[in-house]
Amino acid sequence: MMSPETDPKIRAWGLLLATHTALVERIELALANADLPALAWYDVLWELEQAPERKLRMHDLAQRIVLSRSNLTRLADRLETAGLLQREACPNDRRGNFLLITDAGRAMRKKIWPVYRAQIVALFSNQIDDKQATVMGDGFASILGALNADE
Amino acid sequence: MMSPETDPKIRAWGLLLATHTALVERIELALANADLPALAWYDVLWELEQAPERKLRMHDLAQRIVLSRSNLTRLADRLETAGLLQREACPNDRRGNFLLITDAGRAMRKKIWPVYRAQIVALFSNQIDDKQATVMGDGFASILGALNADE
DNA sequence: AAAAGTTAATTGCAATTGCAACTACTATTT
DNA sequence: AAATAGTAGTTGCAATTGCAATTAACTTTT
Repeated sequence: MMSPETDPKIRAWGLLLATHTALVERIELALANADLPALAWYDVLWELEQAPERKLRMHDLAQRIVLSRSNLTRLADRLETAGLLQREACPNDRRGNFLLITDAGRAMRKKIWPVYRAQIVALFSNQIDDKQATVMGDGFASILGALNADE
Repeated sequence: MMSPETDPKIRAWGLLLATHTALVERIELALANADLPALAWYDVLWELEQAPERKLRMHDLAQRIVLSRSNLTRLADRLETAGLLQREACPNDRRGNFLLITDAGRAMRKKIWPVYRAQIVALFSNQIDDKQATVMGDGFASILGALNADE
């Protein structure tokens, strides 16, 4: 499934890839079937909703959701067109823009979540126990920590 | 990072997404820097190399690597143009095509692997221990098993 | 064995993505 | 304070992707 080796870590990586692809495909399908926007939109809405003041600098958001800047420009365009967020000029730095989630944006996030959550539960949560989940979560957290540490 | 909840499983899912995106971005970068083709090409080459006779029906391959069929048609076009695989008519089913990895394809896979592997080790393997890896791997395997079971 | 239904692969087209400029501004150096 | 370097965001363009429709061949039903 991956390589000419049987290292448990290599195995885990290969299965991580396969799991990710398969679950994301299913989740996107469920969202589309419910006439809801894609996962990427949810991520943006969620980050903005979490942020202090419900707004974030674009480049800041781009980093959090690991998206290229150009990509975020256009993703933001779409969300803005849909009325789910607004651009707002940044007073300190005239190059910059904040993205600010609108009420419609918050409502949309709330509407997406149960559908998304149901998929996570059915496909992911129900197949593992809390202990496994914790081990996984901790492992991912170390990996992400190391990644952000070295640069 | 994900939702208004603190269930360890929901947390794990969110971290899985973040980890996946970040690592794939890094790996693709490393491959591009080494003038090597992308991960998707590796997957195709690997599956073909593993397969009995070193060939696979397209729709069979599409399922394994979770890729839409139309997508695979064009991915195969590119690999074929690059001389890494060949299409071969299927004797039983005249609709079908086998994809057959060429010697150049095998050589390319061998060339990609050390670069890919180095990234997996640095970014993933080095951050977790064998026990964690095994728990993760088993968890992913159950999830994938459940997915394939229900349909 | 003809008709209706499936499946394999491809294609056209629209949407998304990524990369490399480009513009506008801020920060640093001299 | 001028010159240089760096950063934020956008845009053009080419490559990739996904969806729906198409073609060709196989399978099941009647």
